[in-house]
Amino acid sequence: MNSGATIPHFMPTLRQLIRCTQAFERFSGAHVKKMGLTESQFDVIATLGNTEGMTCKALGERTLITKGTLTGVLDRMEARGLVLRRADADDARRTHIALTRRGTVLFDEAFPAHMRHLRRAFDRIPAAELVQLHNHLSDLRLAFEEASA
Amino acid sequence: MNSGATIPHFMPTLRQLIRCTQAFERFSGAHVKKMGLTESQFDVIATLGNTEGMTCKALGERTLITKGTLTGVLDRMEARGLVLRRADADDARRTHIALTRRGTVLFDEAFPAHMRHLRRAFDRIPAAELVQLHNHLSDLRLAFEEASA
DNA sequence: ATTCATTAGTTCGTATTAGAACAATTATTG
DNA sequence: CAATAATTGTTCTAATACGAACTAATGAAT
Repeated sequence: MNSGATIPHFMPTLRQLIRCTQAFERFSGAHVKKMGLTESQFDVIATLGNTEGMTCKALGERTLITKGTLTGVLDRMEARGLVLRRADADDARRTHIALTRRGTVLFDEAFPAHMRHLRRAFDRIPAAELVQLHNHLSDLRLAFEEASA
Repeated sequence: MNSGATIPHFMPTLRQLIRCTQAFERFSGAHVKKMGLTESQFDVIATLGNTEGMTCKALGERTLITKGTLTGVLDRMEARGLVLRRADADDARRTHIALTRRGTVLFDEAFPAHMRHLRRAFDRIPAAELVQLHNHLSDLRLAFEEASA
């Protein structure tokens, strides 16, 4: 007898969180793919754009890509001539990552285009609702992080 | 001159969505890993639990795992004796997936334990906020889906 | 009944993804 | 200064993840 496995009250919300994120990734990913990029690669370009470049560590923190994954992403982007790895003069442990000229051209074109694409979805949501959503997501994220400790 | 790449108003919210989902996956994933499962494998077990089993298609829709990925996930679970593939008598295209006895034992133990783990995070969020969050996530998901069409 | 379109799963190629172990380098501390 | 600790990035393993091509089988339409 175990058909009484109760579904907690938070499960519908959790399910929506996952579904919403997946819907975003499909919506966003389909568009960046048209520009010959993956979601991660676009994130890297978007983060490096209008920048002198940064270390792998900083890039990973901003894009939320863990360092082990980032190495591979950068490998493929470097092979395509989109980014450049440069040794840091001050600290030989660090690697400086920056967009190449070609990467910059792609950024100037792809970033605004992608923002326009995303706006088509977000324009359907009232600004006040976006603010509330932001705050509640922030609360929930904090709840996960605090519950981890 | 392109330093005027404006950041749209929705970006902070989008960022929180991604961060929140990642925080959940870390929090949840760390726990299911202790039970020897991946997040996907747990989803499969949780979906098949208290069930006569279902087709790959139904399982994929409920777990949000695409069919190409599901094949591999089920391969590994079948190899571990957690699920069973059975040909459908009515329709030879279909494969019926069900928990084995061993899978059921794992479900009866892992599912409640994991719900308790998740509750530690969700208990920090007022019920009313969870409802609002649910609705707003649903709205946003719909916005992505409608903007895709 | 035969052709045609659909559906269900598997297979394949490419790209993440997390985490652990590792090497190289820098920082800290006694 | 020498020993130890911490940091940075790469490498490795196992598991997703998605889409496209493929196979097998069912359904529909004439």
